[in-house]
Amino acid sequence: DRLFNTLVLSYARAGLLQQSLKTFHKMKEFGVPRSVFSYNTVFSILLRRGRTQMVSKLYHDMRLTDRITPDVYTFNILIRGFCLNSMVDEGFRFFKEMSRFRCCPDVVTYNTLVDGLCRAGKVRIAHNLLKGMRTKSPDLSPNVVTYTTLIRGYCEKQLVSEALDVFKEMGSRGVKPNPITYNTLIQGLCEARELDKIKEILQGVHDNGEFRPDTCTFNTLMTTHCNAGKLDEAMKMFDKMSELKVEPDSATYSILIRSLCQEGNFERAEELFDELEEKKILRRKEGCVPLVAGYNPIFEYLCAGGKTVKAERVFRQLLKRGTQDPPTFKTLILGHCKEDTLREGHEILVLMLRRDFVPDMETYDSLIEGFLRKREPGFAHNTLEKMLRSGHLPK
RNA sequence: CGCUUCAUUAUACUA
Repeated sequence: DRLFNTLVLSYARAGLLQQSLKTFHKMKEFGVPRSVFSYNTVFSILLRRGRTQMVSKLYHDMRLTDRITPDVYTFNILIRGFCLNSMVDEGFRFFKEMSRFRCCPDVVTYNTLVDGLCRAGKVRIAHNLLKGMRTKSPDLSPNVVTYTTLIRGYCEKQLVSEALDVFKEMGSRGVKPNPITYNTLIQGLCEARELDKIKEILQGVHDNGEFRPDTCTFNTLMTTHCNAGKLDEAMKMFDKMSELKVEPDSATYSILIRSLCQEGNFERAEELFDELEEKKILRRKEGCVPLVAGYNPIFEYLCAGGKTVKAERVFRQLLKRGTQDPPTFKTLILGHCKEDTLREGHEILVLMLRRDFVPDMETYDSLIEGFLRKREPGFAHNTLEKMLRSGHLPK
């Protein structure tokens, strides 16, 4: 059971959803009964991809076919999943259903609901829910996550002073803010253009050593500067990071590279891109999960300028850990076509198909035309067949 | 008991 769960999860994390589901369905064939764990795992995977209808179906299978009793985890996963897919009411339905299974909501349950309400823009209701938590039981007292969630809720509604009130309130109730709380607040203040307030707060916590700006803090501030067209300020912050020995991560580089590309400073962008590869930033486990799409501008520049090989090196690093983005595959494939390195392009096509992405007509056309031009009818034919399987009709 | 669940920063899509 455990082996299967790990497998199911790893496939999903690698972006191979079909493989992951296949594994889940094969459990029975191997004589391994599905457990709450396996259902929970698969629910969480599907909901992350927005497959709510499939989850509802499986939930029935779970109860009626396999006769498995859901646990708190199950409900937390379901509530979160439906809330995130803008079905907050459905989330509350599951919340009410918990009692039928003698299942007690925990802090995570409430936090999830608070989050769902905030994302739906119902901050006041969320705030009331938080107040209600205190009266229920000591185990259900709002914790740092609850408060941070609410702070973000207020910030998103541009209600900065309410956010600051919540921040003060948590302090007075003895809940210590953590780095995420500070970063949330800073993000909110950035959006409200209250940069002075940020300085004030950072100064205050710096003096008593409660919070040191981390990678995320810098990324937030650099993004704000970039969006305000102050790339030079952002670059200064980047220098300051190394001064303070705060490690940059993938987000740091994609922010700067992107802005440099937008300004047309491709040389500097490429330098940072090289640094990204040299420092093996993308191989590190710590830091954020790299976002492939964040590098699209530089990929486009490189692939248009005969440097597809360099782009592909980084792209392959990103494939291992990053979240996937179909258009990036296309950029690389077209780059290879342009450089007549068609087999490499074809390899990327295969990678794409393995991830269930559907290449578009233009992608197929360029490859097939390229193969014909280079007198490789075998490959051309092979690619054509893939195209038909993708549901494209040849012109 | 372990594997599954909650809050912060970077992309595009969508609006």
